[in-house]
Amino acid sequence: MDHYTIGQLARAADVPTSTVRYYERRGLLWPGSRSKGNYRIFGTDALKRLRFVRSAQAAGFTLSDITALLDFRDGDAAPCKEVQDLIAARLDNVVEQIKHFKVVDRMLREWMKVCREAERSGRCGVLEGLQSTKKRCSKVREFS
Amino acid sequence: MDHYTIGQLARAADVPTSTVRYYERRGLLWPGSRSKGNYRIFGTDALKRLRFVRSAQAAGFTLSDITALLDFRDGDAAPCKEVQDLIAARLDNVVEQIKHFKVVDRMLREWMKVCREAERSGRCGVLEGLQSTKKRCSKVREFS
DNA sequence: GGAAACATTGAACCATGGTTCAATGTCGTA
DNA sequence: TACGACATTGAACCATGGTTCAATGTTTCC
Repeated sequence: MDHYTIGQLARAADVPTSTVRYYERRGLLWPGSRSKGNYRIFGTDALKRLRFVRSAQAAGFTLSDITALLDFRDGDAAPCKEVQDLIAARLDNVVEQIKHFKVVDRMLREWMKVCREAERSGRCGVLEGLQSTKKRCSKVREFS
Repeated sequence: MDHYTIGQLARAADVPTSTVRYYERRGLLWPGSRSKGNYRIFGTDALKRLRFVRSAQAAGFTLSDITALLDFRDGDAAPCKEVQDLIAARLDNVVEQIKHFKVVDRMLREWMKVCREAERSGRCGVLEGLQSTKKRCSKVREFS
């Protein structure tokens, strides 16, 4: 199979057709041609692009970033610097997120503990617990 | 200081006043009273709630979850089960996110490597690189 | 040939978490 | 008492990443 209608493309990438059209509106993707009846005809390149978009989204790139990445590729220059900058920025963010989530993980476990302790004494210590946890877990405030 | 105008409250919690009003619209927060001139007057309880909201947001709870948490607290029952369920759900998600981000981290480093290698050979290997990386990093697809 | 499945378009709508605006009113300080 | 800073309201707007709709046209398969 080397060409696809929108539905076939969508199924091949496990994406709703509405999303494919949306991506086309955003300029991430285009059909190579149209059928006699004006149906979009996509090539395998479009499938590659679509899969790339989904992978990059999974990596946390915004559609604007992804547009930039694909535009770089489409140009004849090879702006590796720009691409690497985007990847590096994403990587920094991911590293930060991991740190953040680790703090949150500890915080939630602490909240859980406080909640369970309060439970035994008949009170519900949620808000109180959160307040007292705040000191130990204050790092969480450094992150949005 | 045991009561605040909206601006004072906002500054105390480092939040825009517009956000405080938004939270009030969402039912997360209310002024204890109004001044003669109809200004909101918040007590320290409101400051606590506001800080709780921000902490909980930092932990990834949605405003709906936070509303639920605060409503639980406001009721006279102590529905520790429900609270613990919310926290547990959040915790599961955080654990999953950490896993996900670790995969993404590896993926991005791989992309970076591919990009640098392609650079040396004069090509820009972004999309190609991403495609070939896909196999090794396919786990990333399991996460939205 | 006709029904079912699939596709077309533009426009409107959705959720989330807010921000901005305009027109008006109030407070504190000099 | 006047000025600037601060507050009020409802409504509209924003970004992100889509989904849904209605009215219509095309393909495919029996």
